[in-house]
Amino acid sequence: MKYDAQRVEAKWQTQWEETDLFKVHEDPDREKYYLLEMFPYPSGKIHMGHVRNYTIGDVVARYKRMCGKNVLHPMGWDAFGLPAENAAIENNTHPGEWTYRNIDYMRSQLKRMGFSYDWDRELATCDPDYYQWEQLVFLKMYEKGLAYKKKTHVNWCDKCQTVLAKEQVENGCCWRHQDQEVVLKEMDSWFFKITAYAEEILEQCDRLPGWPERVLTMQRNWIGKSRGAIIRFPVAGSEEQVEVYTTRQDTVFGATFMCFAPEHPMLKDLVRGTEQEREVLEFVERTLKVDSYIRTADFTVKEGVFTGRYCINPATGEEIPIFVANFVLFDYGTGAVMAVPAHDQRDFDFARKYGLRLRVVIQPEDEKLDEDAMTGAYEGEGRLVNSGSFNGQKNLEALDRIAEWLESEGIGHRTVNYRLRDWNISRQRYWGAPIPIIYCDACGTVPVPEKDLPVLLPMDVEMRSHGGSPLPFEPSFYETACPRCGGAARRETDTMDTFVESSWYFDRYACPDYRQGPLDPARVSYWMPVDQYIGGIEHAILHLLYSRFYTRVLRDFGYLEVSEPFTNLLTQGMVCKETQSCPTHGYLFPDEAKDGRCARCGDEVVLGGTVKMSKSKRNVIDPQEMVDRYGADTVRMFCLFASPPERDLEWNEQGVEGSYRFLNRVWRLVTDNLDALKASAVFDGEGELAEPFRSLHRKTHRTIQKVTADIEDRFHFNTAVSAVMELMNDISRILGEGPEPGEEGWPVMREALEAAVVLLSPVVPHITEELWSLLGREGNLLGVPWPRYRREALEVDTRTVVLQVNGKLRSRVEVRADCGREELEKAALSDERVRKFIGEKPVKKVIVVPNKLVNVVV
RNA sequence: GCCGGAGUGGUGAAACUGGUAGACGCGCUGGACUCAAAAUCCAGUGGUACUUUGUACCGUGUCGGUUCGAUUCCGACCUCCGGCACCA
Repeated sequence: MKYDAQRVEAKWQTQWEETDLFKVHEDPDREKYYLLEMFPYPSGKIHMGHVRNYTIGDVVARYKRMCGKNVLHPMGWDAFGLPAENAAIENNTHPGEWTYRNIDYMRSQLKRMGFSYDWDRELATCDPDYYQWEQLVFLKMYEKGLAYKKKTHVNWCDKCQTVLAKEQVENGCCWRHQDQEVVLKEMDSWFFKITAYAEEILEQCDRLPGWPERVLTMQRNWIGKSRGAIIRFPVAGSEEQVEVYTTRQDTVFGATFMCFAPEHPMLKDLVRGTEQEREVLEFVERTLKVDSYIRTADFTVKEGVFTGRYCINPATGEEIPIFVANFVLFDYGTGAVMAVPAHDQRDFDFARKYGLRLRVVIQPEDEKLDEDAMTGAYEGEGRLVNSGSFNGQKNLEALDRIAEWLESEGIGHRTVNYRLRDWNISRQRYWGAPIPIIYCDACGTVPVPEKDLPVLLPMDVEMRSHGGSPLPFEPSFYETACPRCGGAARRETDTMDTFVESSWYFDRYACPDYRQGPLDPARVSYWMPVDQYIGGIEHAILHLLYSRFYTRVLRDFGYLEVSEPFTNLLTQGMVCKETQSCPTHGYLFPDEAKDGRCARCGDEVVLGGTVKMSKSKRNVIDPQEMVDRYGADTVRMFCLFASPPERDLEWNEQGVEGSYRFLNRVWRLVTDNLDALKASAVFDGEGELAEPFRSLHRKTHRTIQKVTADIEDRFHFNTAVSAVMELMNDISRILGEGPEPGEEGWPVMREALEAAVVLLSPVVPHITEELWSLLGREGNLLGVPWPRYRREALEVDTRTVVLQVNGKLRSRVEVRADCGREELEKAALSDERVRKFIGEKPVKKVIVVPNKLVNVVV
């Protein structure tokens, strides 16, 4: 009987579906386990990255289920987003139509992989049943001040008539219109006040032991907490004051000029009517034109312009000039900085460039700084000088004292600052959840009343061929009555960032059919938090941070009991492949290169590096093709076997062949011996066995032990699979060389083969179901309890002990397993080869590690 | 620049708390089966040297250190990958 993957997989997938095998219900009597993989964007078809991610998840889900847990393993679609709009314009269709078509196809692909999802919980974020709850939460956030509107600067493409995300700006131009310069436009945007939770989110980074350290580090850096002080500098000849944020208030006596961000709101008033006005405004305009990415890149030259105005250093009483500079960030701190050129390299460079003075306020212990001779800033520690009553104090100790003094003098105060900024959720896009707000000339900004939710995204719209949202051109959508006064009013036409949808989809999986509110308290409290979350490292910051924020918002509204959504996080590596290119035709798809030559021109193919699979590099393998050729089980197995999950996976066709070969071997070992196996019982562990069956029995239990530990403790499926391969090697060696197993041997054979089938079942669920049933077993493997190893079976009579002389391996001996220290030492010293290496030298010391080694030091 | 992570055969990788480096797979070499090929099976496979049975030496990015013993711990450096980066 030949292994026919297509037949076997179709058979069992049908059986699983017909018996609702993957359906899960809340059951308070059983321990729950919530396993989640990041849901995909329905871009068209699944790619290898999805396959790897979801295979890893499926193994864990199936394993936990066999361990007796009540496992929630859902799947859905991150279905809003810009690609749908672009595809719609390109193919002259509707984003919704395109999206749902993709979902249908990708769902069939996931089913073809044999993943154990409870499809009854499937959700798509573009469904009003989903996004209406987001609108409700928005209203509550608006009420609490957690959602607010403010002016902000955005990247704007005039041709698209829309805002561009950072990654859509290429060399300062629109990604779609290379000739269209992106402009920085001031625009009203809706924000979520994530900064209100910055401290809590940061603090709890220390209490997420199940997260990779590097993800936590990235989140901490992103939040970027710093302690410092706000200091107020009065503007000379004015009642106004300028606030600066500094972490170095110990150097305040050394501040000899001030720099403003170009966006600083005081700037225009400050220069009005001065000689410098024109120059400053020109500088501001020029600087703001450059997109913020370029402006803050390290290759951009620091420059600035004198404003013609001065402010007073409140510590020294001295007048210092005010500049506007391109490197000062408007949205960090206060948008203005005090410059201390003697002790900050950036300020130093700026001062030298514009001929500004320095004042040393920190003297190091071992050298004497001279303001005129300095070639760089001194950023180290030392004692304060030129600092009034603080002279002589160590600068680090003075940090606190100066802060106190600033507070007592009323010129400043201590503060904590975060790099994290509030989350801009406004998108001038069509394919997203509408923001439930109405603008009325009489009443201003009015939230849509709860009873009027959802604000449906209109489906009968004409997409605009040059891009941009059709909503502002759709009177049937935006024309409405003011809920307060009943007068004519206009709806908000911005939609929400799609990261909002992905910030709570995992909660909704617990109760996707709930209609009384966003979340069913009973079901959500049973399932949440997610026990294991699995996805790509590329979401380490934004998605995970937003989810942690939104979870807290839902908690504070009483919808959720948990603060942290994901207890354990596994970030899997990328799927990579080497690139191939031809001198004339550029990058080649794998099937465009035959035998090292370009299929089109016959030129020799140039092999490039092994990098992440991407369409642009054409180094992609379509999972569908692999499944058609080898079956889902082979693809799943290769994804797990080639490397541990957190590392990158290098796709290698010959490796896939290897996995396929192994499955064929397993198939043959069972089917070729089916009659003898079926006729035999399973060895029950009772009674003494003769070799080689005694060893095989031991190997079986060692394999159970190893596979269990590899999956349970560290998700190292590659070594788990290796262990089963070793067991199979032992089995075939015995069958090939040994005597006919006979009455004693077959039960042990059956035990070994059945263990292999069960242990492999989370990895390759179809072939194992078939073999299980061929072996005469009833029911699905998911219902079989995960095997436990028997301690007695692991026991051995003898062990190999390594003998070393001066730490070098010289010999080995077989000793009884319970051999004592003295006996071991004696055995080592009497070993012929050990004695040869000891020679005439006196033995200084003997180190004995029972069951492991003896090291003789001479 | 700062913060993470990683460097092991021809190759993907193992070695879980310092104790036999290279499990398992791929590739390669030789053999069996076959008219032949494919498939399958068996054996070998880190390097160098030799007296080629075997034995010795070297070997986990580099250089040092701790230790009876280091891929594992410590210090310095090099390379690669990821993140952040004029953050005041």
